[in-house]
Order: sequence, then C-alpha cells, then structure tokens
Amino acid sequence: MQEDRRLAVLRAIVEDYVATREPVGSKALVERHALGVSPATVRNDMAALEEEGLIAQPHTSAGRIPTDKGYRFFVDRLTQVKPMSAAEKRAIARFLEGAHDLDDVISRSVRLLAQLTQQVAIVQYPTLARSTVRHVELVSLTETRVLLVLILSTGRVEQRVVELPEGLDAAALAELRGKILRAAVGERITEAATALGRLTEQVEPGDRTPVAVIGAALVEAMSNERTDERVVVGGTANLARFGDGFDRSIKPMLEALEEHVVLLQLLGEATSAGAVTVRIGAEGPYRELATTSVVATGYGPGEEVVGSLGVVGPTRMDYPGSMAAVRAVARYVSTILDQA
Amino acid sequence: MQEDRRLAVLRAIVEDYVATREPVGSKALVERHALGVSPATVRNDMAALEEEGLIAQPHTSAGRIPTDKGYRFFVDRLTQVKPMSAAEKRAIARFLEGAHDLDDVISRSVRLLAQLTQQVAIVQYPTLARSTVRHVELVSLTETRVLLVLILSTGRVEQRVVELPEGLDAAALAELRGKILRAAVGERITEAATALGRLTEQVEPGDRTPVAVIGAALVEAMSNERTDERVVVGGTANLARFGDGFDRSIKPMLEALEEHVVLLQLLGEATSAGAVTVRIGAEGPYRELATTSVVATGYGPGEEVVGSLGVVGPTRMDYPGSMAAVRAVARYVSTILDQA
DNA sequence: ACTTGGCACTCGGAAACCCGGAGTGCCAAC
DNA sequence: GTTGGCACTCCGGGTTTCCGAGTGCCAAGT
Repeated sequence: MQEDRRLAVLRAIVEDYVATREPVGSKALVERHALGVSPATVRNDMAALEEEGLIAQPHTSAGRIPTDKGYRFFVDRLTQVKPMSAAEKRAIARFLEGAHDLDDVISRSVRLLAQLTQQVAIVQYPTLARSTVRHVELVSLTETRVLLVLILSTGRVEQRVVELPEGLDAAALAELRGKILRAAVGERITEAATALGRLTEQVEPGDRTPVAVIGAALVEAMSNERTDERVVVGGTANLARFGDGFDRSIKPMLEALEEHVVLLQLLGEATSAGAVTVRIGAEGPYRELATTSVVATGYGPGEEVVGSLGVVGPTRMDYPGSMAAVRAVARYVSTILDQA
Repeated sequence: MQEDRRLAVLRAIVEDYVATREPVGSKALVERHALGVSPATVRNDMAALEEEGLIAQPHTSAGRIPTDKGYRFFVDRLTQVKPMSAAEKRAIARFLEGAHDLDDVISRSVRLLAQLTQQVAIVQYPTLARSTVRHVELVSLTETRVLLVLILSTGRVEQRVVELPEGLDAAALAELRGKILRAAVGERITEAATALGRLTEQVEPGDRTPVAVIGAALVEAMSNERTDERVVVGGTANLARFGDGFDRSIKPMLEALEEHVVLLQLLGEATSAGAVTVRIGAEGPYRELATTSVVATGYGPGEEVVGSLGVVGPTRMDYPGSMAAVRAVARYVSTILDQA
C-alpha cells in the first residue's frame, strides 16, 4: 500500500542523504531506487512525510533531508543491525588479540572502532564501581613514603603515593599488607572500602598513625570519583572528513571531546549489555552537540556491564553500520576481558 | 644604524603578524611601533629583508609576512624567553600539585600546557629506558594465569597477563617473586632484563617451565618498544581557533596527532634538559606539518631527561610565550617527579 | 482513489563583474 | 640615507546575473 511505499521512500531518503550528503529530490530518488512509481507520486509521499515531521527541506525548492525524528524512525523501525561479514570479524579478532594489557585492549579498541566506522570513537575504562579487588601492594619508596598499588579484577591498576607521618619498618609494612589483603581481596570495591575503614579503626583508634593514613588513602583511592572518569578518544581526524556545514560544529565537537565528563554522560546512557543505544541530534542535553549522534553500548564479561564504548558523529551517519561495528567491538572486548 | 632598525622592523612584523594574522604593511607598522622613521624608509628596509629571504609578500601589493627563515631568525636572535609572572607561576603550581599519580601528573600537565599556550599540547610519558625497577609483583589469577606487574622509578606501572604451561603453587610463586625482586629491583631496566635472562636460564635450562615463561614475559615487557610510545595530547579544540588558512591543515594536523610515533619524533628532538627546542615549519621531516611549529623540551628529575613535552601550533605562533610556558611546565613536572 | 505528466514558480549557489583601498616600487628632492 | 609624491597592481568583498534543480498544484488518465 501507500503506507509501505512511504516508509520505503523515507528509508531511501535517509540512505541517499547519508551517502551523498546532499538534499535528495524526487527525481534522483526514483532513479537510484527501483520504487516503481513516478517522481510525482514520490513528491506526494514526500509531502506527507514532511507533514509528519520526518523530513524537511532546507529551503524552498531544494531536496529533502531527514529530521532527527526521521532518523529516529529509521533507526527504530526501518533497520536492523546487519551482522559483520566473516572477514570483518576476523579482522577485528586479529586486531584485538595480542593485547596483553588493559591499556592495550582499550587503546586498540578505540583505534579499531574509529577505523571501522570512520568516525570518532570513545571507549570508557571499566568502572571502578563494578570491579573487585584483586591485589593490593605497598611499595616503600623512602622512609616515610609508600606507593600504594591497587589491582582490580577488570585489569585496572590504580596507584598513589602516600606520605607517612612517621617511619614504618619493613616488618610492619608486611604485616599491614597482609591485613589489608585479607580484608579487601575478592571484595567489591565499595565493600572493600568499608572493610578497610573498619580495619584501620580497629587496629588503631588514633588519627595520624601510618596505618590509618594508608587505610584512608586506600579508601579514598577506591571511592575517588575522578579515577572513575577514564575515557579514551580516537579517530578525531575523522571529524575533518566532513566537507560541509558540519565544519561549523567541529569546534564544539573538539571541545566536548576534551571534556571527559561530557563523554561519560554521552556513553552513560548505555546501560544494558547487548542493546545498542542511539541518541540522535538534539535528543541529548548538550546544545552544542545538537547536530551529532551517539551510538553506544555496554561491555563486560558475561552479562555484566563494566564500561561502555561507542562512536559519535554527525546525525547524518551510517546508523546500521555504526551499530554493527559498536556491537561487534563491544562483544570482542567483553570476551577478551573474560579471558583476562 | 640601519642594520639595527631592520631587525627592529623584522621583530615588529613578526609580532604584528602573530597578533593580527594579517600581512602587515609599512604604514600600519610605523603607526603601531614607534620606529621614528617614515613608511617609505620602512619600505626600503622591508625590501632588504625580503631580499634576505626573511619576509615575503603573499601577492604583489599586499603586506609582508615572515618566512620560516624569518621566524627562525626571530626566535634565535630577537627574543629571549620571558619569565612567567609570579601569578602564573602560582597558578601552575596550584594546578599541578594535588596530583597523586603519574597519570594524574601527565594529564594535568597536558591540560595546563594547552590552556597556557592556547595550543595543542603534547606530553610524553617517562621513557622506560631511563627508568629503574622499583618493584615487581606476581598476582595469581587462576591456576595457570599470572598477572605480572612492573613498577618503575618514574611511577610508570606496566602490567601483563602471562599464561603458564602448567600450574604453579603459591609457595613456588612467592619464591620466584623473591628471586626476581632480588635480581631486578634498583636496576636500570636494561640491566634488569639481562639479569633476569640469566636468572631464568640458571634456574631451569628447560624451555617451557613456568619460571622461564614468566622471565621471558618480564624481559619482553621491559624491552618492549611499544610501551615506550606513550604520549598524551590535549587542547585539540585550540586547532579550531584559527579562522584563516590554517583550517586547511587541520586535517593533517589531527591525523598527525593520532600518530603517536610522529608525535614522539617531533618531541624527540628535545634531548637536553633546560634547553627549549623550536622546530619551525618545513624544518621537520613531515610535509603535512610544513605550516606548523613545535616548541618542546625535556623534563626529568635533576639534570636527567626522562621524557619530553611541548606544544605544536601554526608557524605563526607566539614563540616567546610558548617557550616560556613549555619551560615552566617542564620545570614543575620535573620537581614533582623528583618528589615522587 | 491513486497515479502521472505538465507547468509555472521559487530560490540557492556559482560565475561574472565591478570597485575601492591598501600596499608597493620608484624617483626626485631634501 | 631619508622622505614625500605618485603611478600602478591586485586582492577582497559586495553586487548582479543567471541557470537549474526541485517543488506544488492541477487536470487528465487508469
């Protein structure tokens, strides 16, 4: 019926516009897609679609471009993630294996994602909140300085230099280390923090003892918001690929990309694993990013989500492709984290 | 004499051009700078400077702009690094203290440098080659997996998951850990690697023993070139500040900034501490970066250089200011590393 | 009730065009 | 060696012109 054809027209408009970056007209449409009707008919459909707010024309007597709402419709109803080809899968696997380090995994993922989608990629480090403590080490630097090293299940390593009020000999340090390990290892980070809090109080009610200081530093390191904020950005050069009006938004884009808090918020919307979240244009809270879309998803071992990753690009982007790439990379990262 | 005045004219041209981004003519020059001569005289001087290749005119009947050679002359002979104001020094100190982590120090430095110079900042992590081993830790993950953690004097932490051919019990692991510590701690990384090589051979001539595998992984981690390549970039948004022809080079710029190897090479020219290196325009090896300059210097505790940092921007940049900022930040980073 | 060809109309954007002003080089005079 | 005068150049910006893609609407066709 007409309804079906209208949607076909919408899909065609989105696809053509994404491909050509130019408003698409009725004539070009019937030429490039076998719609089986005349341009005049398509024009009628276009008028209807415009009525519904799914497409718009930049100025009278120009072709149509999809609106945010149009993209949304396209993403929600007119597309399903196309699976990656076997070759692509192999390429991903090859690219990601051989990473022997969390940093490695993350940085490779960013580059991979950027290359795959030809867009800006963002990968968040595993959240501390979702990690358990794997090991704690105290390395004495000088008489009164100790380096705290915190190793987490997700592979993250946090470190911190602690200044002691008084010297602490090797034996005392070793004993403390043992206690801390017993209290914290295997625990979720929040529980470990409270356990440690209890431990230090119990050992020494006094305030400025070395034990208390170290305990406090550990607790602080575990609950520190800042350390939670680690994200890595890649593929910024792809921003320059847009020869058109998107140039205007390149500055706000770059600025946003430096604000890791903003990035985290963009990614943060992706909560559940497996499901790919798409934010289109002005749907997000940032006015400056009204011409950009974000495709993101969570990753993590098994069903658990310990972090998210995604890409950000102009609203006029290849959604099916991006969604597929994001999902695929997230999957591979998850399995790698599973192994490690 | 005329010679002196000519140099004054060159300086004035550079300063004005940097400030206004527009070719500067004789009339504007005498108005803005008290040269005490008439435009006609300045024109003669300009002709002479152009003869020497220090300035050029984009087209007939336009003002003059400095050539690379002109900038070079300006940097080498007409300027000395102006000291930072007390307020600026305080701001730097405030910004950098409170970092309790190498990552912290580095990322704060980048942001600081970018903000100070309003340009793109690059900071290299301390080179592994210049570090000594501070601690080695073996954390058992599963029966046959061990997480190697390598803590270096510069604060860098390298980690790696090692797959063992057969299980290794806690006692054996502890013993191995002790041996490794005794062999490696305090050594320069290269020497530690050879010492470890000897150790593993001596303990077990067989090839696939756990000990050998771990030793090999450690040696590899220490000598790995890749891990040496860590650089951080910040202030990319400043690239968009240039409303003029520099826009054209923004893409190659962004591309270069993603290629950490390239960045390292740019920074790498800075070898000695204290001295600020300036590379202007086409002096470097990269054709794409012919319109950019790099101001860099080394940093490290005491006189030693363990890494470098700097800024990169258009050839038309505020050299004295950038040099001062780079030097100041390098100094502060050095003292902080000294403490840690 | 849709679809289609025809047709008048709109309007953005590229090309052509024009013009002022900033800047130059040169020369003669100081 | 410096300066004022002067003729000349040419870029940049503003305006105008013009083409064509695209539209909306209508009347005719199925």
